[in-house]
Amino acid sequence: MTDSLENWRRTHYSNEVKKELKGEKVLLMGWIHEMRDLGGIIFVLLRDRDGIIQITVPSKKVSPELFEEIKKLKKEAVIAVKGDVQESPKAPNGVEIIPEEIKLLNESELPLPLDTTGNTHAEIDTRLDSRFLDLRKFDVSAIFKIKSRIFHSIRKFLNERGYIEINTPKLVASATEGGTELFPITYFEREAFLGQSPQLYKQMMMASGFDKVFEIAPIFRAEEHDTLRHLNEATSIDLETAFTDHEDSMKILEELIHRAIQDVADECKEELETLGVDLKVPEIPFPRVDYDEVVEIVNSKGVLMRYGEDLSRAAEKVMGEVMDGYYFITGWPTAIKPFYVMPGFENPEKSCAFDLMYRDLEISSGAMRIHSYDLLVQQMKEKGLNPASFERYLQAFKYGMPPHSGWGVGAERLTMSVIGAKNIRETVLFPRDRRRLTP
RNA sequence: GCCUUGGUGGUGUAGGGGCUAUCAUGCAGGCCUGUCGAGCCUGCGACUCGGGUUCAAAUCCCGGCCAAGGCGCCA
Repeated sequence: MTDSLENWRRTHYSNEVKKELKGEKVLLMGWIHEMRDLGGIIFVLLRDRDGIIQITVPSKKVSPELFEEIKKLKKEAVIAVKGDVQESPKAPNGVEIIPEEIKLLNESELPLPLDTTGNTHAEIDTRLDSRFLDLRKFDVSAIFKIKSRIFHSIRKFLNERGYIEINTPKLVASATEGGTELFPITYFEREAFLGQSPQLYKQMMMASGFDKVFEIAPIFRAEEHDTLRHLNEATSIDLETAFTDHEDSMKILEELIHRAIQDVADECKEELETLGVDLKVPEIPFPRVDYDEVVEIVNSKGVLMRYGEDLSRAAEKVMGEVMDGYYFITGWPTAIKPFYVMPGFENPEKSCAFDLMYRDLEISSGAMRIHSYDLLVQQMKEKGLNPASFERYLQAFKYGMPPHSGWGVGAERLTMSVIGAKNIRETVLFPRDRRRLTP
């Protein structure tokens, strides 16, 4: 038998109940984290989003009916409690609630699929199967509070800089961009695909005169990768700016990362402490390493890397050991970058593309883009793509496309770099990977 | 997709041809008025699936499924 909510509403979160409130009545709502029944006195640990507070139930201070009602409560049941705040040096955090009235709002089945107190270790697979329970643990929810703060900080920063937040379609017709595999879907009587990147759309927006745009949205990649740093559905923070080159784009990127981490350091102290993370705000500008230097460094450490190759995993690891923190790799060969990347003005073999790395992890890649219609078509042909299938995109380059540059940041990888996560799945509520499609 | 390792109560594990299958946590019941990883007593609960070898398979072999880690792939 459960009670109805009626006119009961929460007055405080558990972490708002401080000594200064002693003697006051409060109404708290949450889950039963633990029950410690000592016979004549019961301690109920009530957990809500922001913390845990002790409800102390001495048999001599509450009615026998209430005492019996509380005695019967079980782990993870949802309750509401009205009571008095009492200061007590014996209570955790020095405060506890002496209950006056209680509502059992819902029960929980037992045993639980995983231990919400975190005393018994559970593997990631088990945790993700029951993710909502996993998220009841503070060391898990802290990650998402931090991720939320990162997004908030980025939106605030870009608004201050005059950027317009846009939304581009995730249902797309073309599979002809080349490169990554796309997820095919049925679009009425036609075939369509899930978008791998807003790249072409945000470039088209440069021809709209919006000048500065960004988008935070999912991207889908149908690669069969099965690693700790890949997802098949990820969140991309994409930005594009007209009348700028790649140097401008690197500058705003490092400023944005700096600001986001500063904000996390300032606003998420508790979460960082819960995670045991000693967050250092990186200094800007970030170091720039030319691709040519990368090849030298990697080879000097005994890992073979030929000029003109992308970084192998082993090469990334070498760079991760040599470079601490965030750094850019610049001067990429035009040959291994996408068709829309601007070749260098002095040496067209070297492009205006850059990657932002955090140790051995690629966080972002960006570039100055080609704004000349003829050059773009030429680059497409050189990469083996058919310009005809890009008609709607190419059209935007015919009627006054300004020079522009931009980048895309993997939000989950950025979060990993901030909290020091080893598995990207830790940074997504419900990850989609090679095997997992539920929950 | 490839390589390696693994799959034992709800969770996390020990064991590794014949065991009553180990331990912790959990769950159920009981005792206990200051717990905070509460404590104590009693009980409950498991060998991934299919085939093979063998007198005998949770254990060895083959295959499937699932997972962990690594790599490849990732304009």
